[in-house]
Amino acid sequence: MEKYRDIGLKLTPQRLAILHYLEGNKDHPSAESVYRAVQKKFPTMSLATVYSTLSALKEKGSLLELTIDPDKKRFDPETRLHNHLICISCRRIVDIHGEYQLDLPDNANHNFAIIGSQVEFYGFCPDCSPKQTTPVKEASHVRRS
Amino acid sequence: MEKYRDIGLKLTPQRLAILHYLEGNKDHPSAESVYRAVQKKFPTMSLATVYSTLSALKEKGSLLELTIDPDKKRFDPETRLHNHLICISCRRIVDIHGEYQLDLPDNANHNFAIIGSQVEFYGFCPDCSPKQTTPVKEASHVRRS
DNA sequence: GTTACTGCAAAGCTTTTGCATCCCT
DNA sequence: AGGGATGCAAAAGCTTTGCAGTAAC
Repeated sequence: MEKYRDIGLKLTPQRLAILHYLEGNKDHPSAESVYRAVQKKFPTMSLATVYSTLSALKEKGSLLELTIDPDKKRFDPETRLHNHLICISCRRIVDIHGEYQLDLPDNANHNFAIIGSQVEFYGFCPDCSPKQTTPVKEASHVRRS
Repeated sequence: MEKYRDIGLKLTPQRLAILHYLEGNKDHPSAESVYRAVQKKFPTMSLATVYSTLSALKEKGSLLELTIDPDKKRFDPETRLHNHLICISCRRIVDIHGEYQLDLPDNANHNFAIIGSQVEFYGFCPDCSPKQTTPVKEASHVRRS
């Protein structure tokens, strides 16, 4: 937890609890999820404190804010560039660590200064058996359970 | 507008106004944007009607709900699979129509039944001169304005 | 004539803000 | 000590819902 002091954050017990919960967390939790988890060990914890801490961490570059869930923000302690696999039924989000070297053709960059890219794969997770929403071509071989 | 009757929606004047605004629209408008635009021609229009119409169109598969903007939902009348270029300063969203055939290694699909993928490119649009937030390597040659 | 849509208001969520108190450094 | 963090409550967006009146089919 040294590194958090180094980036200029006061290490309060509340923050340590949040940091501990986030450490290595692969659930891409929402603010509410962080709150519920941390509150168990720390009953006086306030939701506003969670938001303020998440915001501070984001500001310092130690946390990623994901815009993957239409209903709320999700957070990811893994700040290295990576991609996601999203269950369109239960909204489970899984990290994908394969790198995709995607280049935008020069004539398609619309004069943007491009900084990075992110890939989102959509599908049904093993717990959400594929309901035939849209006829899926080419995906049947991946189908499972 | 025939196709909308065909999918089982009543064609009210309000809906026609919304459909007309969305037709070919490349702005990826929010519900509020649709409301403001349509209200000009249709002062009695209610925001709830906009939400309900957008929701109905989404339901019918004639509209995509984008989860690209952290603050609100954006909508896209282009329902064919495509990718986006996003300005991290002004949140402008531009369509990218190049196809990327992205395959997830079999050992990385986490037993998901994958339906599709979407790529998001991030950067600064021409109107938002790159402010040095993060040192950007390799992007300077694209820089402009 | 039915059924579904509209518009208004109210409510529901997520997220932000103000402010007095507290506590890390 | 001082400045930032906490916690509570209130407020601010965005979105949904309930319902009476109305219009499309």
